[in-house]
Amino acid sequence: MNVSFTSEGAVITTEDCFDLKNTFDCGQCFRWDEEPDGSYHGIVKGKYTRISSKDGYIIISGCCEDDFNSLWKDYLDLDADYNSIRSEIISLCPQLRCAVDSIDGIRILRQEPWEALCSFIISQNNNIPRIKGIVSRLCESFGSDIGNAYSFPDADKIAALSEADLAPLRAGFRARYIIDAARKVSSGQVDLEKMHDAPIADCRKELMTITGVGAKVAECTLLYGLHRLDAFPIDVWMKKALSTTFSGITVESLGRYAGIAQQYIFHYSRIAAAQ
DNA sequence: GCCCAGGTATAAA
DNA sequence: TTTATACATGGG
Repeated sequence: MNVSFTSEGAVITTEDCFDLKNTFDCGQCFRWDEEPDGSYHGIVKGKYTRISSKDGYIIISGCCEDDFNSLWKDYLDLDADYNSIRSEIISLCPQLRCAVDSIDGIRILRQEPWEALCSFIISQNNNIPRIKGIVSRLCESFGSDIGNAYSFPDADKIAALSEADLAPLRAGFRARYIIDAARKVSSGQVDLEKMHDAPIADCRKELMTITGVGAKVAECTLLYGLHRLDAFPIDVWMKKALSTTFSGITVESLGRYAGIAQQYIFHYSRIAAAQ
């Protein structure tokens, strides 16, 4: 990865591919939107930003060196080499080559743990456009005004609300789940920060003490919110894919990059199902 | 209108 | 321990 800073912002080149659409539009995050010109704008840690792609360069608008080092490098996982990760997955499970090759340029973002937890609670039995709508209303209603957008409200703020207060979000049955998650996180009953390096089974178990958090939401929180690349979100699609197309593959056999492998498997399965 | 969304709680076998 | 259903809402 190479970066320089110009009047436009940070200009990045990566040896492994970075595809904006595959990264921001693959269902791992809900606060990035595509512009007609193919660029994306989003809000991360209370900062509104636009990222575009041109001639193999990735440009983070208005990003100075300090912003890059303190936020974007980690958020976009730019220190990782996805080419070598892909190779490792294929060498562990050769039959995954077709899945790995089916999509390029996905990066696993380092989202904030609480935002990921809350977003994936909202995601259950829901579709991406509506998830984005609910998250957006959550931020507009309870986040801080940062000028041209709103920050994601922290757990303490939501913990002090009642289920009725969340009615404007139109989150349906998920409203009480959001409140329960906020209260458990706010009180420390669920400690997200320690999940950066605690045994993954313990993390999963602790997350699942929250009402509305099952195996899928727990794993998504760990993968996308805590960058636990060994987390493996299982849903009906993955179960189906693992029992048919990729029979014989287990989470354990995928090792430390199970979570990324899961992205490739999921994408490949969707393509196959669409045909 | 109808179907269903990268699920989960709850109540039954 | 596994299997069926309801769940709020609205996008396509």
